Amino acid sequence: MLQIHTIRENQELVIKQLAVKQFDARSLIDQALQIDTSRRHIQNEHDNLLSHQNQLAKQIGDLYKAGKKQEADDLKNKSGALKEESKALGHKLEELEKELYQILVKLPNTPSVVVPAGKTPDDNEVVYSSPGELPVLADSALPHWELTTKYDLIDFELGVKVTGAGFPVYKGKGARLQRALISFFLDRATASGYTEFQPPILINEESGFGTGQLPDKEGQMYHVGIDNLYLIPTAEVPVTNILRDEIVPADKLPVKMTAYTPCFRREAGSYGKDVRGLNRLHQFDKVEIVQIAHPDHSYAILEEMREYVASLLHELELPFRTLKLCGGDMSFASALTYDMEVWSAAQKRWLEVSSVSNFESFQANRLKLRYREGSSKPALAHTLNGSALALPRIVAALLENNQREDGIHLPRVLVPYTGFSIIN
RNA sequence: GGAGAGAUGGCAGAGUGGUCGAUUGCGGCGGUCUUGAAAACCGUUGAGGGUUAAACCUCCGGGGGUUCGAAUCCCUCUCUCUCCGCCA
Repeated sequence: MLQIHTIRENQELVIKQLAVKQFDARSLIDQALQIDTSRRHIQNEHDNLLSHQNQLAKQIGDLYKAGKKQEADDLKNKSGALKEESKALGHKLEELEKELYQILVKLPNTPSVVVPAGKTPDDNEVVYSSPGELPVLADSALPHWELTTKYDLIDFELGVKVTGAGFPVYKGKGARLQRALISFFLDRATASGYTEFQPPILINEESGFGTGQLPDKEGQMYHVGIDNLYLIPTAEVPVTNILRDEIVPADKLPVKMTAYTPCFRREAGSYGKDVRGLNRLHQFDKVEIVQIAHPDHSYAILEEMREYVASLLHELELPFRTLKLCGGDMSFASALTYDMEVWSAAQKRWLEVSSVSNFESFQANRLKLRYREGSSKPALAHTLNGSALALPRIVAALLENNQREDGIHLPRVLVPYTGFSIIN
């Protein structure tokens, strides 16, 4: 959520920036500023009334002590009238605040100045491609959903029986590969200075609100109605919320956190080739990295995170490219996002495996996540996160790209984790 | 699930109707002393709104009520702790 004072002070700039996200903000911002003006006006009136009442209350107390009952009773009547008036103003103030809030939550985050203009994924800017030609497989090459059956790694039908579509059952070497990747990713993250967390995978409403899943994306999360809890769609939610309502000393920044969790997404409305096999699931595993940063350093940190994720893909020997998302393809909350896409040689398409974003203070505003420089006033911190990495599509690419006559050859770095180098 | 107790500032912990935004201790920050540090002593130290800056207003788990006046009284919700029951 943008801060009203940012909008107040940079009205035209905000409108211009939001246009890059293909969002016409002018009328919303006009409304917001109008409400803000009357809000401040009424608040002032309200405060003066309350101040007056406070003074009267003190006088009444003093008069009683002095035994001047008659005078005190006179003032009581006066104060009673003021109370009616201030109550009405108080309600009006509440209404205005709600109205203002309803508008503010509709405004997306302003994109960074380096975000390319553009409307569709075709307008994203390729900022990196791993060296070498894209691998070309024999005509007999199989897509991963056939490989997983051939080598008995994943049973999609069994998942349907136990739970439903999109809940695969990993078996044998397939299960071991999952565990290996999780360990590998966590080891690399902790070696890079991230502190490992094991957060709850159910979150309450406040947390869902803090990172922006609620109220808008409520339908995307599984909801445990009886206790009013939500299954997390990403570790970003519980991990970022660790610092909700906190004021972090500036010298403790950046805070670097990582967590492995299963992720749950209802994915209502998905269909077709996008959901085949591991391409889109209701439950999947992911290691997430999160940083809470000083505003002066958040963009340098974003680059550091981008390079970190790239290093993982290099180690896994997967061909990939990095995209800087254009305004039209960015998420609501992000100020700058890099997507990493891995080449799936059998499907002959790019698969998104990571998304690394700087949210600037957009999330922090809702989270009330602040930092303090010395003894100065607290200010909103910047939040960043990225997948490092999501497993299913990595597994898909590993299986497809590395299939040979004699089986699937795993990249060397995984062997210590899997205990085997070939799946056959 | 049953019974009881509680929720106050970074932490601990006072405060049961009238300058209480809140005693005190610890912690933090600044200073004196010291070659330096520790100790001791002195000072300072919550957040939000509002203002050019002030004034001023709000906040003692959330919401509502009583009262001229509420951290203090009443209602309600949530959460935490203790004991019992159940249990990986």
